[in-house]
Amino acid sequence: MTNAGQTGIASTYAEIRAPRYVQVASTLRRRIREGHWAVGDKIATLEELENEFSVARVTVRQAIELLQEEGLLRSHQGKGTFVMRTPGNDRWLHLATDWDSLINLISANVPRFIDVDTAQELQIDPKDGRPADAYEFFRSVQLKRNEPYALASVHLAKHIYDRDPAAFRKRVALAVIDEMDDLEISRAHQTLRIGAADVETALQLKIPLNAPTAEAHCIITDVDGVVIYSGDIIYRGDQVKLDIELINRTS
Amino acid sequence: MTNAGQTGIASTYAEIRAPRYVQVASTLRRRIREGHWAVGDKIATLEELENEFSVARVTVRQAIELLQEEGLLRSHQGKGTFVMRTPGNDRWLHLATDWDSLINLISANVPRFIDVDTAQELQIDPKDGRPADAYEFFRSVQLKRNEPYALASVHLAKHIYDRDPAAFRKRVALAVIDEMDDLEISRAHQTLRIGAADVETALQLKIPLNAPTAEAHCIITDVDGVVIYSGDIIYRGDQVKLDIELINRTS
DNA sequence: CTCAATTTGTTCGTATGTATG
DNA sequence: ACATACATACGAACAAATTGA
Repeated sequence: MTNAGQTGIASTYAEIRAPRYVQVASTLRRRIREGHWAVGDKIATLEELENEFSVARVTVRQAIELLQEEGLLRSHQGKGTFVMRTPGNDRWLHLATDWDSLINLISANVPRFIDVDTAQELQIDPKDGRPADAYEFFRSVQLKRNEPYALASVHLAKHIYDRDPAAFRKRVALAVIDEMDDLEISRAHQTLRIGAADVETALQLKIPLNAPTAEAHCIITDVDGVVIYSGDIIYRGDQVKLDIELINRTS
Repeated sequence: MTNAGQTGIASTYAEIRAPRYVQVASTLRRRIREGHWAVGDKIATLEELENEFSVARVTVRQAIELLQEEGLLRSHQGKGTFVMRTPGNDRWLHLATDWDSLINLISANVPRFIDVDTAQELQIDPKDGRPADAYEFFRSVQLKRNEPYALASVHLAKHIYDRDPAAFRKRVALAVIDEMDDLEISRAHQTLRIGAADVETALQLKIPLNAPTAEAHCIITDVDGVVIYSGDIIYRGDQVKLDIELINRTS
């Protein structure tokens, strides 16, 4: 309940390039998610919100209308505006920090492949390995409960792809690779960054433009130091959770 | 690359609440980042972009102006528009995935403590441990090169705090804990989620409202299963990077 | 029951931003 | 550069519903 912010939305508008009512809605949505206002609670009045964000009454109303359309809020004349439900997210996708759980996580996924006219260029950091002669490029949307949760752009070494093209066109590449028992992997490395959804990502994942995302970059090299797989996977930021054991002496 | 022919940006406007020139800019930014156009390349002409995105010439120009302000593009009358640099950030803060590197990362930090009027409530998931009798609550901004990069909200068990109040009021709590040789830690666990900066976070970290953030929740329990430390640390999303070794048979 | 305070709902005029052709 | 249209945003005033003294 500490609205200490004097500056409000107004001063940030230049940087964010999104309508103010969208920004206000975004902040209110967060407060609901974090339990600042619980379900059933009456949220701050229009006047309070006007002052806090330094916007006009109509702008606050537009933001609240947006959240009413999402079913998060409900306004009643003379009474106030109340929280109907949280922007539900108790269903986290636990990102993997080791190979087996990564495979376990994705092997059941059925990707929906997207047609691409021009392959994305592959840039390989020399410290990650040497490039293979040729690559196949795929792009796919990963679904869970019929909802998109990640957008994958994958470069797969052609000599690996040629071993079972049908499988690679139907299933998640990593799962197919994992099942190739004679294929020796020397290193599989993943880096995770945080980004914001661009237009295509936003559309494919059905999230707002500039919504936070987790961008995983996964590189797999064989015993000769050749990069056989390079994947950029963009996850919805609102569904991703990472568990890290720093110390565990309980077991 | 994208849905080149038919729809363009126009039909997506209703779905994505952002000005079209921002959307076009977002798509162009992505192409530069992904190497569709390399540094030094001439990008598509205004006419080509008009047609591809089905927007007016002026709208494409606005998008390009935005990217010129970011220093990604430069237009030359009669020649075309060229890529100056790629969007990425090269100053990453590598988040830790084990205790020693976590301590190593933060022990040199000098936190700037923030006065708080009301202590944040501490809720402990039973599976994480039992609560201590009492806690001290701190909030601080972590600085690097004199720039804020994280906002920490920490609950520290009072009986630990009382062992060296002066240290805990001056240094990073985890570093002080690490140096207490007689203190037995049974488990230190961290979960990482992705969020967006609310007004207070944005102000403290000097980032735009709703800019992406990494939210780390760190729990430390002693040998009796009592939670002695619970910290919520919000990092700037644009500076955080996580390295995960899935498989490494090279060493 | 009435009155006043509170709170959302509505409207007007104006200004600026966005987008087209 | 111009004419046009629509979206966004402001401030202010007023209307309508609700609540409690």
